[in-house]
Order: sequence, then structure tokens, then C-alpha cells
Amino acid sequence: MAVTTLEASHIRYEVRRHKHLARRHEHTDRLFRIEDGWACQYRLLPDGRRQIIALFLPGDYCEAQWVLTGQANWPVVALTDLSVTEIPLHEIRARHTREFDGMKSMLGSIMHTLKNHEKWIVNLGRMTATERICALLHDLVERLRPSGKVVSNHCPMPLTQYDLADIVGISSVHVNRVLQTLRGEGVISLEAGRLSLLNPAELLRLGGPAHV
Amino acid sequence: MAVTTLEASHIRYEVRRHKHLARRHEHTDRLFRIEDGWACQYRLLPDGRRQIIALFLPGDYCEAQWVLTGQANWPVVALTDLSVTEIPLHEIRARHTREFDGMKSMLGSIMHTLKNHEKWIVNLGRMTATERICALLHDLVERLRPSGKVVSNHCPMPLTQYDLADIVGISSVHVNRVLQTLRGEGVISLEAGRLSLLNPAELLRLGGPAHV
DNA sequence: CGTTTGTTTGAAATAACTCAACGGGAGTGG
DNA sequence: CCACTCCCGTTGAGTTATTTCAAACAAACG
Repeated sequence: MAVTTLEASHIRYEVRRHKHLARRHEHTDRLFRIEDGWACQYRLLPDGRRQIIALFLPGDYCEAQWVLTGQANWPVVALTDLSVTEIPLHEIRARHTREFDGMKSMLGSIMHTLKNHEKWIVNLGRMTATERICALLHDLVERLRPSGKVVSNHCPMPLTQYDLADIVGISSVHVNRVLQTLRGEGVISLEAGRLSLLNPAELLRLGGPAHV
Repeated sequence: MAVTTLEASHIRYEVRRHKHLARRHEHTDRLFRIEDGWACQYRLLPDGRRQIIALFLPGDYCEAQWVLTGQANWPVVALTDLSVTEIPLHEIRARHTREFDGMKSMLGSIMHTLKNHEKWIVNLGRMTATERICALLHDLVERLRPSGKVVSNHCPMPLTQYDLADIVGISSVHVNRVLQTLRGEGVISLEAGRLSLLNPAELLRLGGPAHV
């Protein structure tokens, strides 16, 4: 979505880790753009199981759909300390739902998240734990690249193993074991919140069986 | 999507089971509306694993997104013998991408599939085989209701256990065992291509832990 | 310095998978 | 009408992937 970010109405501020940008059923009158840090949208089952359904990285707009529905509806939480800009919804809405071109650009953005969801349905439904984690790590690096956070396949990775578990749909203990293996095979290194792809080709092979 | 279906340009015809409505990378100049029968969109991994990512039931438009991309891109196959109407894409496109209201209705339709995908990400990521199957069966009945195919919780269910497996992301053998259990507990009956919800409340409880 | 949060490890339990075989039913060709 | 095949559902036995529980440890935090 093309949204200028330098207007007076755009407030920039900080959010502490674990604070919510949105809660279940909550109405909102603004849209967030992540300037720095990571956030996610998730679902919680009554017994405590959690599934993360979207990650928001620096540069991402947080839940473009809000523009349409005017509701957040589902919880969004900061996975790290966060720096966000807040954009009044009416401002975007004026541009994106009352004008044809804006609408079109928004459609594009939604189509993009649709594609992403489809990919994850395949991952969750038909790939092994190792494949899912490799696919995720590969994805993360590619998504971080545009924001300049990746230097020679080395980048920040602030997710805990619990977070990873709730993205790829396995237990955190098993995440740990898969990561051990990948480290042992020299595919990645992951420590102190930083990820290195030591063997990107192998990572891609393990995680990204291209669909036929 | 609101599309009138009684125009001369709308051709209606039959498609045999296992025939493809679309193939990988295929361009298309028409949109399908399922009049009768079931179809699905799927992804195939190189080693043969299949994940179904969308089901199309009577009354559904098959892949509304085509209107935008002009490409099918991913395979869509008939799961039963099918009766479809074919609508020239340019006709819909004229209405839906060059006019504001049409665009809006299309957005709504896409938002709907987005919601669906999110739900399935949670199911695939965090629910057990039994929960997924119950959720699916419940969903199917609700989706068939508008087309009048459900009489007192009894409806057609032409999916094979292989199909079910590829929707819920488990093996067909395991699908069989879960179904056995559900039958044994008197929750459903499923035979000769027909499904009965004998205990809808229990089915909902098993499959539909509402998200918090 | 004590507390909390996140990672690592082991051992046992369970969910789901694979392989293999059998049987019924529906279609097909003779 | 029969024999044949293929598809689909069913079942059993053995295996593998993943989970759970529990504990120990390390790093970060106030």
C-alpha cells in the first residue's frame, strides 16, 4: 500500500514488547506501520494453544484489512520492543476506498497476503517440522532484505523458540531440536538474536520444495 | 460476488470427475460458477504430497481472483462430475475492476476467502486430526445449507477419504480411523456418499473450539 | 543477588504414518 | 452375464515424528 508517512497526522512512538496493538473485538481508528521491531497477529484456543497467523516486520503495514472493516477483531502483539507510526484510518480510507486507484493498490496488498496464507496452508498441512522451519527462516531473511537488515545472509532474529513454535505449528521443544540439527549440519547459526544462513542453498532445498 | 447468470454469453456445460478446470501456470479467459458438484484447488509437492487449499461447492465462484490476475496459476480439479457455467472474464472485469461498486463487492468476496484461510491456518497448525475433521464436516454442512442440499442435518458428501486427508493435512488411513471413531461415538454417519450429523452439538464441541 | 525468561536435554508417552493386505462395489470389455 | 480391473474403504502391525513432562542451565532483569 502506498501511504505517505511524513504528514503531521502521523504519530510515531514506541511500544514495549508484549504490549498489544490490538485486541479481540477491538475497534480501531488507526493503522500501524512498523518502523522497527517485530509484531504478530495470532489466535488463541480456549485451552491455551496459540497459532500465529501473520508476522509484521519493519516496513510492514499492520493489517491492511482494518481499512475496510474498521475493526481489528483479532489480537496483534509486539514480539519485540517496537517503533510504529500511527496513521488515522479516515485519512487512508479517504484515499483507498473512495478512489479507484487507491482501492486497486489495496486489492494488490490483500492479494499478497492471500498468497502468503495459501503457502502456509500447504506448509502446515503437508510439510514436516524441519521443512516448515527452513521455509520460515528463508522467508524471514527475504522479507528483511528490503529494509536493509540483512548483510551477507546475516540478520536479526528476535523470535523466541516459543514464537517460532506458534508460527510453524509444532511444540517449542521440538523447535529446539530441529534448530540443533540444522546447526549441527552447518545450515544455519542462530544465537543471541541473530541468524546466519551458512548454507542458503541447502536451507532452500530443505524448506522450499517448489510446488508443481 | 454479484454476477447475473442468465446472459447469452454464459455457457453451461458438464465436466467429468478428475478433469481439470485449470492447470498450473495456465492463462484463462473465463470464470467458473459451480452449478452442481464439487471441485477444489490444490498444490502438489514434487514428491507427490498434495494439499487442497480451497473447496468449491454448488453456487460458488471458482477463484474470484482470476478476475484480477487473468491467470489461474494453480490447478483446479473436479472432485465429482460437475455442472458449471462459464462466464467470459472480460464481462466480469468490465463490471468489477472498472467500476467502483463492483470492485467493492469483489473486495468483500476476497476478504471472505481470507478469513477462511486464516481459520484453516489455525486448524492445520494447532488442532488435532479429530478436531480438524469435525471442523471440516461442520463447515461443509453450513456451506451446503444455502444451496438447499441439507435436509435435517443430512447432505451429500462425495469426497473420498483421500480428498478429506488432503484437506485436513493427514494421511487417508488416519482419516479412516478418525471417521470410525466418530461413527462409533454416534456423532456422525457417513456412507454411500451421504453425511448425517447425528449429534451436531458434539461435533461442534469437538471441532470448533471458538477462538478467544 | 534473587527472579524471571528462554534454551537445552532426557525419558516416556502418544499421535499419526507407512506398508501391506483384504474386500466390496462399480465400471468395462468380452 | 461373467470375469477382470480399478478404486475406495477397512484393518492390523510395526515404525517414526512429535509431544509432554520434568529438570537443569544460561542469560537477562530489576
